[in-house]
Amino acid sequence: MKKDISTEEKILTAAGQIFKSKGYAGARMQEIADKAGINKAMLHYYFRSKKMLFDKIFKEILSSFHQNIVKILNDDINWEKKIIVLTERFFLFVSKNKDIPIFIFNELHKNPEFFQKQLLRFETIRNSSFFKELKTEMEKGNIVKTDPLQVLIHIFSGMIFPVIAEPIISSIGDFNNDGFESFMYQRKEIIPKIIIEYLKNNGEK
Amino acid sequence: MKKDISTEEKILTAAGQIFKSKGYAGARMQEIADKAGINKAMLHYYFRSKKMLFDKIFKEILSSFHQNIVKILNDDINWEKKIIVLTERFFLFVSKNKDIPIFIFNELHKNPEFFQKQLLRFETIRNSSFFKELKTEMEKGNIVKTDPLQVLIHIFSGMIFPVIAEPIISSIGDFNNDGFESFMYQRKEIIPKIIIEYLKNNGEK
DNA sequence: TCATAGTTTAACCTGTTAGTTTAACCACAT
DNA sequence: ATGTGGTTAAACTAACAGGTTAAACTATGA
Repeated sequence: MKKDISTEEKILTAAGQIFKSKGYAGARMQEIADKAGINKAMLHYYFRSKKMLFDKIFKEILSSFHQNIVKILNDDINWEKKIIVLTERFFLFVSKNKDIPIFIFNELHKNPEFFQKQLLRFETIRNSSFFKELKTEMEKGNIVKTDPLQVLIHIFSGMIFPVIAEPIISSIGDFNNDGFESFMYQRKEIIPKIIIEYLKNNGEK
Repeated sequence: MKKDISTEEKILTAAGQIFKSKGYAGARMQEIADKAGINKAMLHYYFRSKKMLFDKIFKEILSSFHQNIVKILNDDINWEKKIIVLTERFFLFVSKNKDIPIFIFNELHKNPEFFQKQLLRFETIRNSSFFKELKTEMEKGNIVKTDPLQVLIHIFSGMIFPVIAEPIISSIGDFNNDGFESFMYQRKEIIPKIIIEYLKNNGEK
């Protein structure tokens, strides 16, 4: 109890980096220990097993990702502005955390049952003010009737997918680093425009 | 020389399945051997090492993915119809090969230098009739000026991302299997509509 | 000073993994 | 039958993984 948390903290930081870049199966306890600057036995002293250490980290990442989304979805601005802000925020988030999305999706793909154990309260997303406002506008006939989740996934996929697929996109576009960044910057402008135009295109056709 | 290729073929099929579902680090040579119905030593007899076996399979998957795209991009139909067809085809492809995209992106993420070795000719995508026609229409002022690659990535992300993120989307939407499928079916209709509307929305604003 | 709880270390243990070797096997030509 | 080349299964090996142990160290309070 007297010890400052630095050792535990160092382990979590190091383990987070290793797991995110190599995945569960590719990560080595020794490598995590080395990166944390401690002995391998310490990992087991603090977290008992590789699985437990991983679960703790994965749970934290998943939960912060979830909270992040919910917070934005409940911002007190109108739906149109919120689509723009959502895109902007996701752009910032994935730019700073490029390896988190692929890490989450990959581990979830290999271990789908992990999700049931998590009990993340996803109804907070369905019940967010963003979803509610969209539904209200749809009922009023102001915007196209569609599943609000489709709208959210437009934003997710529009901004998260390119980061996951960066090596391929950069190859197709023959980009260097700057090229890809400006591609993403363009995207940040286009995505909300596309979605909003689509939703507003009601009376036509 | 007398032997038919069935053994090699069986190995490749089995290894493909295991690698795709577990990734390189998670795959076990013994498991591949079992699935192929042969002895572990045979894997080494035919492919020398795990790395070589993996490289061969990864190369094949990447290449077939690439060829698949190029073929569709050069279909002899106009751009508008092509967006619809592209979306449809990607929908079918990812539905039948749900674990290929995440596998490719994940392994590429862990081993980015693999790409340089591949020398896939991505200019065939930039030079496809789809890209050319979009550029022509943009110059004529018939559609909004934008990078054709952005349009392609709209389709990719719109259809591929949801498959990668299926567990999360199903949780948010509280879907069972059918629920997710009908979500994707809706999506297949929405995505081309959104893109085409956006491109045609030229004079306004 | 001594006792104690918490922390750290090095050495060790055990199971698993990729990769190797050996010997048996089988069809077939001589 | 016998030898031969290609093919297979099984046992083996060395390295490495995760995990354990026991002893040493450190700070603190009695």
